[in-house]
Amino acid sequence: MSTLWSRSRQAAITEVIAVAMDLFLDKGFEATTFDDIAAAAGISRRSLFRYFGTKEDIVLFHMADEGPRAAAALAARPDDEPVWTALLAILKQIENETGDPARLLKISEMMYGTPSLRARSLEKHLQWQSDLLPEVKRRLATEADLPAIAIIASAVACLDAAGEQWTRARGAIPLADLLEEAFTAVREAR
Amino acid sequence: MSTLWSRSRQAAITEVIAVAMDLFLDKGFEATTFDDIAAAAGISRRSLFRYFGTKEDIVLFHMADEGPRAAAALAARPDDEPVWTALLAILKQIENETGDPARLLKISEMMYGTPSLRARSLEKHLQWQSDLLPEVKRRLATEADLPAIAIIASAVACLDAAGEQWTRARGAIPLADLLEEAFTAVREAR
DNA sequence: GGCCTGTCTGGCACTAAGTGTCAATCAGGC
DNA sequence: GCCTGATTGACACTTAGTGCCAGACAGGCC
Repeated sequence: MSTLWSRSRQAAITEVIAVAMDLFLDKGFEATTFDDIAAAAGISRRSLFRYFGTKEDIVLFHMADEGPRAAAALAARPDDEPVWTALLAILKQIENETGDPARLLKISEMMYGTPSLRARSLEKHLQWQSDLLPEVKRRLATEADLPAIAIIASAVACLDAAGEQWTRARGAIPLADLLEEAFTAVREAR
Repeated sequence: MSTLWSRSRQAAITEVIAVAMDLFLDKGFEATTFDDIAAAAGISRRSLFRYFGTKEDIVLFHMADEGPRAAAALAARPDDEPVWTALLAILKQIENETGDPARLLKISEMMYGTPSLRARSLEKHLQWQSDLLPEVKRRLATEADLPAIAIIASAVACLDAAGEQWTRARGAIPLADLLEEAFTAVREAR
């Protein structure tokens, strides 16, 4: 638990991600190899594999802690707020990304345009099911897992659909609006 | 369009899938290599790659045409049936798998237990969004894509969640019941 | 029957992902 | 300054996946 070490490791990871992202956006995700990234980052291929097991992990690194963050945000919502409303609220909040919008758009285009990345992103969202499960069950006041999981999975599906539309619209429509539209459509579906 | 050839190719594919599945269920999916499958099927590795680009494709081969089939089934539902109800009906119908239940359960366990397989399965389900989009839009009487996509994505998410619970319960509860429970939970969520 | 043509096959070679091993190195505690 | 534990980079190896090419093979045509 060496704090200095953790900090320099963290710095190294951040640095590698920045370098790799530049390469991905420049040459394309699939066309960029681990060797390219390692060379550009000035570390050995083997060490790069120790930081990130796959290329997808580099792109999705920042998504790793979103599940627990979402769970915390959900627990912080008022107790009497209906689940679906609360989920919409926290997704709007979590996905309120910061940083250069143009770059974010290019990354999104890469994500939705690269099958392996898209798949990994779906997997990460899958993880949210277990992260959010306890709190959603509490709000539903039920013992059964399935209703809670179905609701979480649907909410995440809405997030994914809204994200794709946001990308298609080249960021012209705020994600929060699209999210609201998606949530409303599902809520009113019969 | 040589019919004789199509038939023998189809037979070869069916044969390879059967052989590969036995290996997967015996040794595990990840532990089985293309070389193993090619040897067991009596064809060259190179030819095997021509039939199936990836190991995942072998397992998910039968899922390939489910999207269009679902679209056709949806179009066949009564016009005045609400979308969510119609979607539930066709999913019950489509997923009414035939064959040895014990084997099906083992395959499901492999699917939900192998990340790369799970990811590919999610990708396949993603494809349903475009397959079902026209018919769902027609039923919603809307021009906008997002509401329809959100509803389809949620329905598929319910299918996935129900499938996972079915597997967890070792097939004890009929998938149709779980599907109904999931759809109801989402419909009633506020 | 023999030939032509297009397709399928298998073998070879190659790139790239991903993993195990091991010696060298580096940072911090004593 | 030395010891110890973790990190690193180099090497070797397996596996996925692809390009290329020569040979087999089936059907159509003369």
